[in-house]
Amino acid sequence: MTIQEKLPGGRREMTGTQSIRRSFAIVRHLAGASQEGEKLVDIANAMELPHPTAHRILKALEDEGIVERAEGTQRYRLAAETAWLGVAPFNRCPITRYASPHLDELVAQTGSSVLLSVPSHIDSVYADRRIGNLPSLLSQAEIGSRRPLGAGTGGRVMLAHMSPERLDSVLEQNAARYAQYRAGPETVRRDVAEARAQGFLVGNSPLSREGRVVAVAVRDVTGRAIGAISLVGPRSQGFERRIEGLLPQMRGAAREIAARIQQQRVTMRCQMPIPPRAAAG
Amino acid sequence: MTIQEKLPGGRREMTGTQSIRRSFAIVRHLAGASQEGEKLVDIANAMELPHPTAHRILKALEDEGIVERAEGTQRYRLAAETAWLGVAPFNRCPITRYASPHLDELVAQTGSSVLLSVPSHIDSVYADRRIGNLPSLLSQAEIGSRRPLGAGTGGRVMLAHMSPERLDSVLEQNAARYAQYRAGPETVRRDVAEARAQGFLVGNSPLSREGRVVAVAVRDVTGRAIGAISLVGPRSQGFERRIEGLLPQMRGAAREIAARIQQQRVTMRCQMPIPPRAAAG
DNA sequence: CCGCCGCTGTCCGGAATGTGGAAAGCGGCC
DNA sequence: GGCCGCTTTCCACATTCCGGACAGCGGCGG
Repeated sequence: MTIQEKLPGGRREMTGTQSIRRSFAIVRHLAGASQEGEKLVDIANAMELPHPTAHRILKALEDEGIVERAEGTQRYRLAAETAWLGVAPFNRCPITRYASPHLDELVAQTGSSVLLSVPSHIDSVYADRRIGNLPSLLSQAEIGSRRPLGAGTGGRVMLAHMSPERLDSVLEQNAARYAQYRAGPETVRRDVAEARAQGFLVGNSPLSREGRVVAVAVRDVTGRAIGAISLVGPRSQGFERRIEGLLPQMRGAAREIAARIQQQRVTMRCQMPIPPRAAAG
Repeated sequence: MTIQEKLPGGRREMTGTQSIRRSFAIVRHLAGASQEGEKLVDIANAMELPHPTAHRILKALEDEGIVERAEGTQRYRLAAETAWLGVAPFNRCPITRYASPHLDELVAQTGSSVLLSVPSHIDSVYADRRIGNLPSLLSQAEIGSRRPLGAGTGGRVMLAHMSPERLDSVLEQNAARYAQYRAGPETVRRDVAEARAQGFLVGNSPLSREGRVVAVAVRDVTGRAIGAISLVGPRSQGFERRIEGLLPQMRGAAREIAARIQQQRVTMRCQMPIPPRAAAG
């Protein structure tokens, strides 16, 4: 089976790096997977790769130290190495470090759960969190877990403060993935516009039916989103009414975090470049 | 030029993943490079790759979001993405988080600079630090910067509490690199033995001639090293005499950090697998 | 006990992918 | 203008990677 057959419009991009891209796609996939790791077959299926190919790549990743087998089982998961590779970049933009006290304060004063999200490639990652009075609302929001950027309220608020090119690119690439969050590119684009207009966004938690979410963006000096703070509360009149009052504090936290990052000696571009669209199918 | 010509003893390993390994070697290299990034040619030279090859790989890494061009220049450096990929593994072993207050305490009470190192592949990485009275001693120890595991005192202390296989593998692979730190595998092995025997190690700072270093290992529940705490002081009688007195506090800090990590719900293997030796030359 | 099943790991012929020498931009400096 | 250092593109070649087929392995049920 040749592949050259495809490429209808003669589009020919991202050539000569197939295996590298595949390996990073696997890393990204595992980054969002559960702590217990994933079986080879599941990874292969998720990546739409034949088992032997996935196996070969994972073996390479394993002895590069990027991936390890969860104890007892044969399941693959990311190893600590992955964290240490990111130490230097993290210290140029230590958003979790500076956000930490603000998250503490928010959960203490509101009782709602708090999430800190950051954009990674075309995903939104939970970088940190605090659990409030209703832990059930957060059941799926493990630290490090991922969703398509734009699926959740935090993601939409971040998209609202990204370059138009990046917004388009993300929406295009995530279009199919939105379905399982009962959304589509249009829904997302509408909320993004709203978030941009009012400076925050209220939405439903796609994780649990009863959750309601308020999110504001954390923006760097250029105005670009480098993260989002979300408060998660119950679907109740009480919470809905309090939202208005919560906003100033959330905005203040976002501003202070951004300011502290800005103070750092090395100014860094915290936002990502525009992810390239996938090859023509 | 065929490569098949080599392989004297018929050794044939790590096949079918050349480009993946190369790309991660580049990532590792950049992880240790300076904030300002590196030029294409320098990367290519360091990796012993032809420029076009390095270029192709870097381009792939760039639109995977792993690498970015430093603002203004064309230099390559790791992007924030790298940090977010590591969020989940980091939260299984958040050594910097738990170490932070202990580092504060150590620098406050001793006035010496403090370093937290972690093992990454065959390197030692500075995961965090506190600057004491003599900042000059730390000039080269940026957070995220790397040295061959075993080149410094912290690295030797970590090696002292790793599996014999891993020790051998690291020594073999780093043998050549030790030269520029005025050491060799034998020197390292001797210090490793000493560190294992006495539970700590005193050595010279390879970074600045005048520095003197005391290091203890942070060990997980199985006894394996997951990091090292180092105190850096001047080459003076005064500092030398105080070392004895500093040890209990350092040991205490190491134990408490390990204990807190242990308390976490998910027990994790913090140490790395044995890195494979390079292909036969 | 043996066959079945789901999964992991290995083999190997074939070709697409990755390679790297050569050369073309590109900007700065003398 | 010519030189120089660096980045980027090109393209023919063959090495690296691909993936179907199969072997191995442990658990389960008949």
